[in-house]
Amino acid sequence: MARKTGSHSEITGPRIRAEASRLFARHGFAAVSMRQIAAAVGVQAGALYLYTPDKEALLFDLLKTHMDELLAAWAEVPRGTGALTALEAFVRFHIRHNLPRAEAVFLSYMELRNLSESNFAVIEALRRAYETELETILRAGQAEGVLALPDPKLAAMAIIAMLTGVNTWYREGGRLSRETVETIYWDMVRKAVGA
Amino acid sequence: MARKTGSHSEITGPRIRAEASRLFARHGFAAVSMRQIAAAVGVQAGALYLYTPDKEALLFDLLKTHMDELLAAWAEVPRGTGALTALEAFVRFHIRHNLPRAEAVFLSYMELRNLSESNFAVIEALRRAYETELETILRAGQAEGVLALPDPKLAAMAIIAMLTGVNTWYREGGRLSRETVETIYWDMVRKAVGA
DNA sequence: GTCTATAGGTTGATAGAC
DNA sequence: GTCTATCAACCTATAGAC
Repeated sequence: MARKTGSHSEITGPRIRAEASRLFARHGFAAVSMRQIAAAVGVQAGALYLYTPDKEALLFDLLKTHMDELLAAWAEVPRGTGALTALEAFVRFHIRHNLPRAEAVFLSYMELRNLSESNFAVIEALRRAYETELETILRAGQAEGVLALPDPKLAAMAIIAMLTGVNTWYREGGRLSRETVETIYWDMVRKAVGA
Repeated sequence: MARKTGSHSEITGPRIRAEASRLFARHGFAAVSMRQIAAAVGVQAGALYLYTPDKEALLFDLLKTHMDELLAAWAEVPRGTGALTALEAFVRFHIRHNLPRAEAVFLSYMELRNLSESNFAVIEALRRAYETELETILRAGQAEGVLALPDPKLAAMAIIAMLTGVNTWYREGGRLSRETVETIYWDMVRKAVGA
């Protein structure tokens, strides 16, 4: 297919999102200017506005895409028949999925406050849907009698916080492989919920 | 003691820190201007520079004070004789201490990236010292044979992440009292480390 | 699709009056 | 100890040329 000189819409769009994600995660949304993002991409600031109506929409797009991908990826994970296999699947999935997405995970926690009220509500609902996935597994485990926990909602929050925490210290090529980390965390979660 | 009219150094200093903490936590360090802080305190922007050499020093002061208070408060907690009572003391202390300090806890996580390299190193060292406190308890528990865990370092990171996560969802006057939350989390931690 | 130029406003920090 | 006034630099977003 012929392409006009200087026309790169299929490349520039994704590159803007990638550089914005990197810069927002490193310096914070408010600390990063549109000029900086443009410079990292290799265009002038004005060109960014062909791809996003404004700066906040760019952030929202990053967070929304991250949450959509998270929920879609989880929906495709095979989770066996019982609550226990489902719980193990969730624990391993959460670590495996989020570890290579440290920037987006960090943004989804830290930069929610820079969204408009309605955009915030969208992300918040998706986050809650994900938490409910785990809570449902825990309640099923209680009903099956294979789990013993004082409070499924708190257990869900505790487990997700614990698993997401891996992102803060894990370094590729460090002491432990991602596989080993998964197994160690699964061991702690399994015991914590009385399995 | 006589005091000149318009002289409020003993009041203005703390108020600047309080308002800065509140605004930084709500909107992010970079998103808050010195003028906004000054307006919240009820002075003009120029007056802030009597109390801090620059904006970053104000942030550093907040984080340093928070970490110093955390370590000092933990040093005074009675922790019984064995590793198990020490672990329970740590779990309850962490929740009890951090819950009324949500702003400072959030800042200490999120705004580290806005510190200079040397100021960052100071906070990082204090954070690591706190983590080591827990790790030491876990290793002692292993040695005593009262705990069974695959990796004390990972367990320490997992426990702290889990406990700090309480701050993200706990609301005063909600479904559960702080006391109940402490007990539920202690139950999960105790099981997770094989006690 | 990208550039240059620009409008209109805010920023951190300082100087000097009181 | 605080205020007012100010500087130079930077910001987001848009208009119009190519």
